[in-house]
Amino acid sequence: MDIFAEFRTTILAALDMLVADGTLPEGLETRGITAEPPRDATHGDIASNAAMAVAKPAKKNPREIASALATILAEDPRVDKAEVAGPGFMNLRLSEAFWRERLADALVQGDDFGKSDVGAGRHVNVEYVSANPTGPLHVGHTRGAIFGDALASLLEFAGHKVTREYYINDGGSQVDTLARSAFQRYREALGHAPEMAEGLYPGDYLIPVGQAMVDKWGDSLLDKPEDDWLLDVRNFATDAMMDLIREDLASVGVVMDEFYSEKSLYGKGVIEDAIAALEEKGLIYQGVLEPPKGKKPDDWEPREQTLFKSSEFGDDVDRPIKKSDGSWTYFAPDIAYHYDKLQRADELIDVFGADHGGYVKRMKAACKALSGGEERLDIKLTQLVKLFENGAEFKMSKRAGTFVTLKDVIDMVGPDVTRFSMLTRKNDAPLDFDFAKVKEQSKDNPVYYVQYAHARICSAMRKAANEAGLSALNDASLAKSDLSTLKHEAALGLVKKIAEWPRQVRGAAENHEPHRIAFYLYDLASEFHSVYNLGAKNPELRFVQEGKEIETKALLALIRATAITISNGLRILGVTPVQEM
RNA sequence: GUCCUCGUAGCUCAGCCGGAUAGAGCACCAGAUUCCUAAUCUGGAGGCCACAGGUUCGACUCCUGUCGGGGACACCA
Repeated sequence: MDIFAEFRTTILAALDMLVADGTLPEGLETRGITAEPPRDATHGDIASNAAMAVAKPAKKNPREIASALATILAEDPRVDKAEVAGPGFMNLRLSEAFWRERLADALVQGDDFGKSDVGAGRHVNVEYVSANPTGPLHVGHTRGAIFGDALASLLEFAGHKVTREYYINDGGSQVDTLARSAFQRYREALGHAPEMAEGLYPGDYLIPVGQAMVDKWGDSLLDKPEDDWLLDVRNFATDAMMDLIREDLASVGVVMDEFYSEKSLYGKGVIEDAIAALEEKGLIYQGVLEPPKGKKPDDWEPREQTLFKSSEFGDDVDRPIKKSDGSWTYFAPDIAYHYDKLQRADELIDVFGADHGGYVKRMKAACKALSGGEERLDIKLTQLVKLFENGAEFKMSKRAGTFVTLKDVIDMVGPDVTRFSMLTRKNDAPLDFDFAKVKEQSKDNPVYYVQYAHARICSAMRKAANEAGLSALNDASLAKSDLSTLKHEAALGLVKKIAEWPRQVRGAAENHEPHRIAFYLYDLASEFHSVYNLGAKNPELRFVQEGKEIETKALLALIRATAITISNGLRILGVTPVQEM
């Protein structure tokens, strides 16, 4: 349960009472009213702006309203003290007994602690990675993969039904290029020198594909014209690349529910249907686009083509869906794909790299048009990953051989560190990834800080079971044990931090911001480490106290609830909650 | 030229749908280990939240403009 949401409801009920007795007028706007942890803990446990928010329409002094509210709230058994502060805040201080019950809640709920129903079972389709099937994934894709995956897990935890989806761009000319590149590796496998013409993919990863082609076709393709083999080789190589990509994804713990092929849209009228849906709304027309502002391409000439009125939905200009020769542009199958997704899910999220930023408006426009003006698509851009080695930036280049793949990164630093590092940053902020830092000074990496907290708890639990010989240390019985010895300010502070977890999940899920989970876990770990170290000076805070079973069990309940929260959070981020370090 | 995005401590970044005295880590200074893992903890110092207006009880947060960094800009995907 999210105590802040709960108290917000309580406060709204108190406002209703004030309306009923005539203190406040009816029909007040309550949307802006909050109940949240105050920035400064000395202000109390929950702060509300309710009085200030209604003061103006009610034409009353905010402090007076706050005072009336406080009088009502002070009667609540969960509340120790309700007071007015500043311009009209109402601060609530909750009883220790109330906090101890929250601890018991966390223990009882276990893996479910923090789950919420904000998703209300709505089906969300999260599309991410969707890299062209022409080679292994690189670092840039890694960020998108990790972000999308954590976002999907987060939404799941918040009560959504989630589909993790990958759109395979296997319908365009880049897969022809792939086929031609693979064919050169095929020739090479048969003892001929490969002719890597300009524009082909020179990477080594196609060498085994060439060999596999020999296994499949022998030398039968060697002297045939391209038209005879292109289709087969294209399919073969695309499949091989998708296998490679699936392996790459699995190495960072990403498993997709759905791989959706662009090619499957062609020739079945799917694209035509989607375009027809837009045409019905009068959003398709023949026209000629203005030349682009600024630097004009040398070969620019006016061309009549089929256009979509995306500018009616917030795009800068209308966008072509057919080339002047009548074939589809890339945008057309993409519209069809999203049209299909809209029918399969309630909400869509696309995770794009920053280099696709220019595509956002038109895609949103198309979805808005197709869903009757509703905003059902959110697009998250992941900014570029800047690579550093020993403090110096280096650019990736296929030619120069400084192309860093996802596999390189995972082999060097491991999935946990990679995932946590990339998630302790907002998706739309650029990310500096310094190998030296992440790998050698790994003790400075926040992921270890959080994992260490979890490991310390596991260690204390082992000690309690082995040395102190305590029995019945499972969470269910700890939840029922006497927690009234939990009084120390630092211990209660940790309880309060744990009780914030459900609210954090909700906030992160509603805003599609998994990084908040990472930051929260860091804070939680910090509070835990602090309590741990206080045990040096304050023996009553040592988790395992010889001969004091009641005190020990109360503290074990506290740290187990901490471990549960850390573990639930790390599970969302896809990071292992280690038992020891 | 247009659009998107970012600008917060020396550095890397948080700051929740507008709330009270703007927070962490690193680096710097001073401390803690007969004690459950020191990959830890305690304290200090460090700020015109790029700049200028606007909206209001209140702005790091929302709006407009300026400056600065990054990205994208016809029938490529």
